[in-house]
Amino acid sequence: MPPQNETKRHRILDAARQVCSQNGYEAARMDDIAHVAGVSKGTLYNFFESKESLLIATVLATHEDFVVVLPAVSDPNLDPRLRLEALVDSLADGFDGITQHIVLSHLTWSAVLTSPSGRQQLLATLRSIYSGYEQQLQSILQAGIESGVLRPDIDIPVVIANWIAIYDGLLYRAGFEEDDPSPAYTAAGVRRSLTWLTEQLLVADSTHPKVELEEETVRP
Amino acid sequence: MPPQNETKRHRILDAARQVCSQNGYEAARMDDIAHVAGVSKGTLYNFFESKESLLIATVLATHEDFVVVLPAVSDPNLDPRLRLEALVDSLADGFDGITQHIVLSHLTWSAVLTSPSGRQQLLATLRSIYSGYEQQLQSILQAGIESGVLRPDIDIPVVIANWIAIYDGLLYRAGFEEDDPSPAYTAAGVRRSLTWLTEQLLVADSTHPKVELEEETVRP
Amino acid sequence: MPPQNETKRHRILDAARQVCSQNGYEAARMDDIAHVAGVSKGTLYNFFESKESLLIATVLATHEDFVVVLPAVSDPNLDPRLRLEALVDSLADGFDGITQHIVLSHLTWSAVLTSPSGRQQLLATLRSIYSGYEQQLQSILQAGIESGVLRPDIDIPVVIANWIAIYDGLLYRAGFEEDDPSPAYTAAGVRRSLTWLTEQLLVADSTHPKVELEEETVRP
Amino acid sequence: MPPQNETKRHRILDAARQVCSQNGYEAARMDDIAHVAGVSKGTLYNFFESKESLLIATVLATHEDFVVVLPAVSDPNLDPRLRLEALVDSLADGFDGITQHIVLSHLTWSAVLTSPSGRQQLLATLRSIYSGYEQQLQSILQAGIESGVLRPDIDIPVVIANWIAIYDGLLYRAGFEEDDPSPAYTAAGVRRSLTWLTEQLLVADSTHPKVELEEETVRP
DNA sequence: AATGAATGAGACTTCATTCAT
DNA sequence: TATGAATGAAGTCTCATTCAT
Repeated sequence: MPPQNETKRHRILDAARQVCSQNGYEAARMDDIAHVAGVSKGTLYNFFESKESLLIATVLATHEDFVVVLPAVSDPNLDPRLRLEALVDSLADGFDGITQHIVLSHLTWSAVLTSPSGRQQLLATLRSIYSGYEQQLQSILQAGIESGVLRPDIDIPVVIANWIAIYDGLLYRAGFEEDDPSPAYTAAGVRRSLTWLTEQLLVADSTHPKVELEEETVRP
Repeated sequence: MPPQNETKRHRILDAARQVCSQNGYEAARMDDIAHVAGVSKGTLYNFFESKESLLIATVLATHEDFVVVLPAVSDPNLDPRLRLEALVDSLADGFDGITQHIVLSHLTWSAVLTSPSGRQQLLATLRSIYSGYEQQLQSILQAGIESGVLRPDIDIPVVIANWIAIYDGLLYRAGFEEDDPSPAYTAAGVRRSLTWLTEQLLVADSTHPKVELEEETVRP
Repeated sequence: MPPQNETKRHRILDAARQVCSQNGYEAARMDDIAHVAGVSKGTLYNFFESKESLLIATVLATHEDFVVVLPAVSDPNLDPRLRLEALVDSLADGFDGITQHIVLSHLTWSAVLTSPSGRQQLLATLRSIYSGYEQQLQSILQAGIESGVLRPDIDIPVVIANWIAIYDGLLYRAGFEEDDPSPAYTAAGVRRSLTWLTEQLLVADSTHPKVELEEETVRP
Repeated sequence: MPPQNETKRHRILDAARQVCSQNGYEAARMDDIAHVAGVSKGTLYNFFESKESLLIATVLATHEDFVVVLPAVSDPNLDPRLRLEALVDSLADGFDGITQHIVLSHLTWSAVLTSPSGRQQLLATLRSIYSGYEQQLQSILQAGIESGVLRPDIDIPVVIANWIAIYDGLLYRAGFEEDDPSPAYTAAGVRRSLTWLTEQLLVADSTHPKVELEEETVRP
């Protein structure tokens, strides 16, 4: 497939994402997508078999776009606390496109409900994305416990589940608070929530040390 | 409005919920809803202005059905730890109708995206439901701190946000794990996750007491 | 099905026949058929599943319309020569709607080629119609031989096949001569051709008696 | 026009015939024809103005392919009975490609119905083909009567019309019996039917002589 | 108040034809 | 001259909504 085509395919996927974001999948008309992509309706069908398959491709591509991993997160030589911080940063920074996330979720469910084949494809992709996050967390927590930075009695599966649930939950909720978001459902809120979770994991030198600042001052 | 009509209205709303659950709002046909409700298509329009307004009414009614409050949770005279436990129980027990929750969420977004007027109504309802949970948590946490059962340095807004986010996040995720759910995304998982959260809030008599059993027996 | 509906169904079938006759099945638009039938497009689909099934129903109905049997043909008490004459008359008289026959044939093949299920239905109907003619001829010829009016050495299957083939062949050919038909491909031509065939079957009293007039005068 | 082009034109016509045979003219896509012909879609338009003109050219070419004349049939020095036999043989032998004949007929009507201009061209071609057969028969019958082999009272136009009608009618009918043809609608059936017709034309030496074998042996 | 046949706007999709390469 | 990606007109079919009964 020549690069020209790849570009055009991207244009179509972007257009589809954009148009679907307005009013959802069903309300998106192929005419509109073609118009936004700057191609004709027929060209849409040269790249995608049907509206449904265009939707699925759009959802898959969008999910992949949202997956960002900082090198710092996966570097096993770094202090686990720094790696957790980096992960928090990464997640908080990605929290900006809230609406897109929510619409994406809606589109995903449209696809899952509409297309039996799309369902398998999408669920597999989602599990793979989640699995990536879980493995990263697992590796950091394990390293943290072994290095004595994190409490040895941590119930790793529960902490992982909660970490991800907090992120998803805030994202989900943010969708409904879009018009006038409370501070909890913003990038800053994500940072605060996950930082709080991180604090619960640290070994209690003093009763409850703050991760962020004290670590520098403690070492004289 | 005679009870006969109220019954029929209910039948229609139930039918709408049921039909929408299959393939989403757009795929639900008024014919099908009428058929399932056991009325004619015309009757649908005697009760609801349009398909859109039927959707909104359905979503609102369903949301209200999901709101359950245990007396134990709101009783200010009980031990705050017991009240938190009761809340965990209530939430975990309600986790069974996962699919319905997810579909409800999808329908809600269909409505929000479809209807500019419905948007306000729905968001207001959702905020009010969330607000109820938040106030309950607030009251419990406050009472817990004042009574010395919970740690005095708790950042109440963050804990509330996380509590709700964990629940929503697990619910959200469970939707994608429906086919073969991992233990984290079941009623038991909810119980474990929220219990873990609760444990982080307790005053540390011993290093990390388990809430459930030790509290009654430890104090002589 | 109330009579009102039956009427409307007929109107639709007539409209379909009419519109298809102009330019064939593929060129016929559902919009046009609806317009000609005086109903809306949606109503078409209340009566027929698809354009294809409307076509098949149209072809079947038209075939049935063309089947005409005179009582005289099947009356076993009549002189077989009279019965053959009556059959010739019936076939010749039905030769008027030539164009319709040809277009019908074309439509039939459209249906046979297009729809695997329609194929079976149509071929079965055609066989049944042909079978009716064949049985009638068989009965007349048999009676004719037994009564000594027809030659005893007639090869009945061959004569039947030829009788029907002559009719079909003239019909087929007439379609291509429509603009300026030679006398052979008109009702009169059919009469002449089949009469000739009949003459070959008669017992040779004199060398080759004419069936039509002489039969009355021969019996003194 | 270099032979290369002529070859390519042939390939296209063959491909068109083949593709049209599957599902009729309307269902044949230019893409498919190009693919089967092994050329690009653009090339199709270098050889034919439009799909319609390609259809007409295809039908004309196919009709010409079907026209076969045996030298024996037209040789005026042969015994007219032998010439009739030869014609029967020729027609019966050509009866094998039944399906093709039927599809050809269907295509012809597609063309006639579709293209007002093609209509004249096609009908002219058909008349010319038929005319050739008619003249051959005319010449044979005339010779037969003059030489005393055939009955002097033959109504030549009627016999010609019937001869051709029998052939066309059997062909037409065979199309509908394709799945499970009765013996009447096969090459053998054609032979039997036309032989029967021939027998009716012979001068009655004995009451009803068989053409094939007896003619040579009976006369001492 | 209830019914459901009729309506027709609007969506998806196909495919003959064009034209830049 | 050959190619095949792009085009967009046109057709089928769906389904929310209406309204006569």
